[in-house]
Parts: sequence; structure tokens; C-alpha cells
Amino acid sequence: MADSGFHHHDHFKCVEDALQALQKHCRAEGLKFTPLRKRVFEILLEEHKALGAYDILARLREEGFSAQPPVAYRHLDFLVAHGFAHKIERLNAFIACTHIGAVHDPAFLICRECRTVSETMSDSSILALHHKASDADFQIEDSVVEAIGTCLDCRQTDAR
Amino acid sequence: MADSGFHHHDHFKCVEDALQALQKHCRAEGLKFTPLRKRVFEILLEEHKALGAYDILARLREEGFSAQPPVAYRHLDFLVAHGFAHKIERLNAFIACTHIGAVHDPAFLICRECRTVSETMSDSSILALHHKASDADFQIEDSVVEAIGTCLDCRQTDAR
DNA sequence: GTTTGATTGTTATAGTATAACAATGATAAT
DNA sequence: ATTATCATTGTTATACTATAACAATCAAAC
Repeated sequence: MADSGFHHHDHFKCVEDALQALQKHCRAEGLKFTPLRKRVFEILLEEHKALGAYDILARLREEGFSAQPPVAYRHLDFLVAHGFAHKIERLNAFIACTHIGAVHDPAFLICRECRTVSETMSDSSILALHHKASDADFQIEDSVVEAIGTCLDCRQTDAR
Repeated sequence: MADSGFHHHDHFKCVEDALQALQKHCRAEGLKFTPLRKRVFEILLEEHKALGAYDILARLREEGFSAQPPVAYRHLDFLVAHGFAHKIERLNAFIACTHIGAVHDPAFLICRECRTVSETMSDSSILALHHKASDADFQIEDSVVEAIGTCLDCRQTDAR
């Protein structure tokens, strides 16, 4: 089942836990839990929606942070590299990870209208590919699994 | 098993069949099999590699065709819309479809070094997502399944 | 307190994609 | 044949996405 995004959940706790996890991870790995890293993650965490780097940038600018493109990309890349965010290739955008700490090949359900994203652990969906890969002597290093469509909310709104 | 790309096959026939199929499709649908549509498809068909829109554009320019960006995107979009090509999101690039005519949710094995792409029918790999989607009241319209890694050739070359 | 390395600031530029509209060409209706 | 219509192509301009390169700052380790 999809774990968040389209389903109601305790979002306050969701955000708190994620921030805690990042802080803990930084401490454990000798990385710095800096204001920008924290703030970019917070912005991503506000909603389960995909945000473009330039959306993030606009927010940072409003808040008085330095806001040249590399700032957004650096912190987004940092979050992605450490497993706290994912890039949604289909949207050229980013979302906070909802399975922090779990080793996972994520899969996403992406609403094309509202950009809400639901992340699932793609337990079986990537396995078939691994089989095909070994047949082709191909060594998989990373995978992208994204389904694009419309969520119930958007379909109902459109029907009105 | 992976059907082409990393495996040897009769590429001449592969290209001929694809061009025939496009011509036939155009006739059947009342679309025009124009020189540009044909040429863009041919360029894509030359190798099982992902080409960026601007790669295509450079080729067209060399050959004396008009070569502003919309030309490449228009014909690539045409091929994608009619199932003769796919966009590889991870590379912002395009490849010719190797399962023309088959209704399929394609999945790709993408070599990050040589950009060779092997397309498979993602029979089972997307099914799990459909289950999760129905749980989340999500209507899937399109899917992206891409595995990035290295092919045997590139690993062997690197090891030398 | 100086060196070192990580992080942030900044400028410039590269790479990807589309909006908008004009021109052309083929088809079909008259 | 002539005109109206629609698909296709040509062209300009611009928007959006991403990174290279290097300077400045800051904190930790020596």
C-alpha cells in the first residue's frame, strides 16, 4: 500500500521525524546540520509534492538566503546523496523521502495535476528488471520507477 | 530476456522493419510519412543508443535540413506519441522503440557510459505498482521504468 | 594560531524545452 | 480550376533546468 502522499497521516510527526533523522545522520557521519540544509529539507517536507530546484530557490530568496541556482542544487543533491530526498525524473523535481533509513529502490505515483507524490518501496517491481539485467550482463546501479497519472482528489475536482 | 541493445542481432532488418512499420502506420492513420519524420526516425534507428534532441538537430543541420530546436522536438514527439520512440527520462534523450506495435509499458536498461539502451516489455515489473496505485485510488496513465548501470562491454573496457 | 577541509557565495554559462506565429503544402469542397 | 481548410514545417524568441569554476568563509584538528 502507498504510505503517504494520497493518504491522510500525521504530517507534523512526519516532518519532525524526518528532521530528527537528518540531524542524527549528520552527527553520525560527521556532516554538518547547517541552516540551509535544514531549511531546504523543511521546504521539501512541507507537502508530499515535487518541487523544482527553482521553486526551492524562490522560497530561499523570500527568506533572505542566498539564492543562486547552485545553492538549491547543492542542498538538493546533498539530500539525495544521503537518502533524504529523491529526484522525480519525469518532473525534473524533488521530493522528501518517506522511507528514510530503509535501503530501498523507490517507486513513485505522481499526480500530473497537483504534483503530489506517493513513494512506495518497490519491493517486487524492480526485481523483474534485475532478472532481465543479468540476462543482458548488465549491472544495475540505480533505478527509476515512476507512474504518472491522476489522484482521486484531482479527478473529483475535474469532474465538478 | 533483453531483446536488443546489448545483444547481437540483424540490425539491418531491425531498421528496415521499423521504417516499414512507420510508413504503414502513417498510411493507416492518415498521417504523412514526410522526409523529416523518416530521417529523424532513421537517425534514432542507427544504433540502440539514446540521442538528445540536440544530437538529432546537429545531424539534421549537417544534412541541410532546417535545424531549429522545435524541429527536433516536433518529430521526436511525433514518434513518441505514435509509439515509435521512447523518451529516456534519466538521460533527457530518446531511442527508437524495439517493440513497435506491441502495447507495452516499456522498461529500459541504460548504460551510463555508452548510452546503449536495451528495451524490455515490462510485463511484471509495473504490475506491482498498479496494485499500489489502486490502493491509493490512483489512476496510472503512463509509467517510467529505467535501470541505470554499466553494460558488459563498458565494464571490460574500463578494466583494461 | 595556523593549516586543512568542508561549506557557502557568486558569476557565468551550458543544456533542455516550448510558446507563438508565419509560411508552405496537400486535400477536399465548391 | 479555385478557394477554403488543415496539417506540416520554418523561424524567432524565450523559458526552464543544471553545472563549471573559483572566491570567500567557517570550523575542526593539529
